[in-house]
Amino acid sequence: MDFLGAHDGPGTRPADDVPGCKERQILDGAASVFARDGYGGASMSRIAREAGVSKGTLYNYFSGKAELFAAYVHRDCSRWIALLFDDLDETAPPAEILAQIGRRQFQMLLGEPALTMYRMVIAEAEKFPELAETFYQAGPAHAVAHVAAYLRRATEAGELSVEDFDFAAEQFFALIQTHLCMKRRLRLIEMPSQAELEHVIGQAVRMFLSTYGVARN
Amino acid sequence: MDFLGAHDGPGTRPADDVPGCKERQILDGAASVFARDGYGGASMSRIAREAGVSKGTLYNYFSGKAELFAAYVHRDCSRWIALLFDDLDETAPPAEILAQIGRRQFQMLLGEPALTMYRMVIAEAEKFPELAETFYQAGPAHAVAHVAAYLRRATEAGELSVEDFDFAAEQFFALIQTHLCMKRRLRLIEMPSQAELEHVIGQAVRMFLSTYGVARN
Amino acid sequence: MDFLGAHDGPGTRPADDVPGCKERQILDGAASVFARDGYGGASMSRIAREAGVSKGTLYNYFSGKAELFAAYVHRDCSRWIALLFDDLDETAPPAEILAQIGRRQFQMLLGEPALTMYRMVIAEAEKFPELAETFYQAGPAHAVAHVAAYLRRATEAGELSVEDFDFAAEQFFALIQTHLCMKRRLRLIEMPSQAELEHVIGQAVRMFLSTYGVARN
Amino acid sequence: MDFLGAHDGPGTRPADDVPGCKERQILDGAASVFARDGYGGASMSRIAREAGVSKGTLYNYFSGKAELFAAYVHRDCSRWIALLFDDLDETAPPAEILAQIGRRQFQMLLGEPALTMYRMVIAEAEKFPELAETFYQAGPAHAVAHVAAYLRRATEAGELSVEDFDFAAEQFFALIQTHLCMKRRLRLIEMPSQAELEHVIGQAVRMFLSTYGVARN
DNA sequence: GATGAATGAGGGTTCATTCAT
DNA sequence: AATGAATGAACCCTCATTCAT
Repeated sequence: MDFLGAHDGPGTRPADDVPGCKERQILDGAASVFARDGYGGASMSRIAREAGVSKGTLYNYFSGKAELFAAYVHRDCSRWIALLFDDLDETAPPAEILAQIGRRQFQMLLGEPALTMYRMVIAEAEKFPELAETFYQAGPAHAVAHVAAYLRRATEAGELSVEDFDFAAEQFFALIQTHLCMKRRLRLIEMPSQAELEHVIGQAVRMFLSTYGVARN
Repeated sequence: MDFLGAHDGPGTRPADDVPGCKERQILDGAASVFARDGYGGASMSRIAREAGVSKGTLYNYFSGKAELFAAYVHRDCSRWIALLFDDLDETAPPAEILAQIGRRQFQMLLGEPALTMYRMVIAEAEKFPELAETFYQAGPAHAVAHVAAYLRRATEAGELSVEDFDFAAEQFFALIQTHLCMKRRLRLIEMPSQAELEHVIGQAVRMFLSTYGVARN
Repeated sequence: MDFLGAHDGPGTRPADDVPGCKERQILDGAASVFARDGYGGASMSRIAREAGVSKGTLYNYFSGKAELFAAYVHRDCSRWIALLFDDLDETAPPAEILAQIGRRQFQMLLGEPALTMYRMVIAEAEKFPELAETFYQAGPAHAVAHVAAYLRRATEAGELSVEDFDFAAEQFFALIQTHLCMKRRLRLIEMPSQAELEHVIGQAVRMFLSTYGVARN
Repeated sequence: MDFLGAHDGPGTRPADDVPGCKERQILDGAASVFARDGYGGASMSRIAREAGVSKGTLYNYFSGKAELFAAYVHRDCSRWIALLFDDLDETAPPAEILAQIGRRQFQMLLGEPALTMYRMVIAEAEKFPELAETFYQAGPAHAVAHVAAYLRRATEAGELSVEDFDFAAEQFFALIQTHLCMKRRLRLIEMPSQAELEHVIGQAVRMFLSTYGVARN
């Protein structure tokens, strides 16, 4: 298995379609079927149909359903993190930066891809422990590390007063994940309105700064 | 379907079972199989065997796998909430009460039954929307309502200064659900040590009170 | 697995057909398909069709293809031995008795059932060692034991002069299995004519007696 | 498999292969896979891998699996007979020569190559009748012809008294093939000890000579 | 009411064969 | 001549469900 490397499947072809297309095709098909039906509910036949390849081809690229599932999770886990921290304007005051981070986290957390992935790894954590680990590292752990790094910089700049950067970052993320998140994960609500999000974010920032902010005069 | 406490009427029978026994038997069997194998992975045969009844009997009591699953979720969702608030000593100061609530929530959240139910409901939320609702009401919503009620009483008693009781309660619960919870749900860790829990609880209470506490002099 | 016992499959039914019929039906279907296609070439679908049951029913009676194959071999191995020694007139002189035994062995050895079974167990001996053992015990070993017993009686009666009864019996059987047998096993010939058989038998008896006979004057 | 030490002919080539090599390569691969897995169990992929060529190349040289199998059997059947009669010292007395022939036949009959080929041809005799014929001619018929020729010479030399040379040769071979052979073919035993073999051979020679020997005085 | 034998569609997987490169 | 990616039929087996008893 070669999760993250760039091999193109069984030999690159300059053929009638984009090189390396088949593996992408398959993973795309797998993604849509797994996302819809879960691991157990997905059938290799459906994936093959969705991907527009034959069932046999699936097995030329992946040794079986489990490996295909793993490849799908590994590929898609790496996708949504980057956005969280691009172009963050660190000259702004902490309240604003934290709010910005909160906004982005909401976008990610509540978007279909992350919701789906969360559902899948939770459901299959027992069967695929290493996927749970991958998900955790690529998602929550990664995000916390970035925020912790910011908290350190801000503390060193005298803008915040944090001691345990990692824990404080976790706390900030926790404050974002109120029941809005829970309800969305349970598919009880659609994407909340911007106003609802801003309220949660505002309260999270307020509470966070009431503990970790520095006195302003 | 008769989710919550169906009974077959009064009157004991001399037979080897008690009235209403079959349904309980089936639900108990279903519980253990669904919990172990998930919805998709569970087979009606195994459930029948586990329950000690024939497959036919399953279909006499429940119209199919989906309904049996629903009945199981409905029944078991009602089980773990009560503990959260029994015997809470409300004469203690808020910090202590909140810590106590936090402790109990951890016990519930991280225990196998809740973890399992969470996993199942998340996994099947799309397929069984009404089960997600049941879970949400019986679990998170219920818990928040109780805490909100306490926050109201404490605020009215001048011990806290909360405005939006429900939202503050959600925030408190959120602060409890740091990555410890995430990791446990992903089966990446076993039950954390008491020390770890106390640390998370302590910090949650501290942050909560730094926002909602009243000055003590 | 219960190879030789008389259990009727999953519960005897007084139903619309003979009790215990399904298992027989399946084994008969299996016999004809295995005999035609071999173990590897036989498909459970074809067996089900041949037996007139559904594929699922096959698996209600036998846990899989291997067990079904084993059951078929075990059942059919026990069938052809009995004939070898029924109603043997032991008052006749050894030459005649041996010829009679030879005739019967030819009938069995060259008949379709034994040929088929021989082909199957040879083909699958590596995969199913216990079936090879079963075949050997039920067939060759059984036959030799009977002949050896006769040789002992005849020797004690002063009609023959054999020392190692088992070995001599093996030799007699060996003498029967000239290339006629080999060619039949290879499907190169149909059942040989009675004259051919008598010739082989006659020569076998002659050679056997030239070693183990007692002088007649 | 390379029984007899074939080599690629004279003349080294700078290239990685020699002319005509591919077909040999393929047949060698086919031999090892067919021998291990049987006809049905062998897969063209495995054969291609074992042979070190692509699957496509297989089909350039052989029109399909059946033909490849046939080619393999045809080629390998010719290999083991020669040894049977090389360097036979015909000046020795018949008893010794027959014993020597018996020894060599045992070595061949009970060796892996012949056992394997026997198994394969028996198993597929219905599907590949011409292979059975090939096997029979290359193996048993060939061997009998040689022994018959010897019996003729010995009879003409006055050392034996045989009338039907072919039939007598068959009888001699038959006497060698006691249950030792049967058990070995059924994989019930490993190669027997030399002592066991000598016993069978000795008794075979003794019985053979008691019929066909000439009185020595 | 309870049973469990019977069903047959569908599950994941393998493989002989083809054909564009 | 050689390749190996692609195919799709067929493989063994599972399972939710039905229904005669």
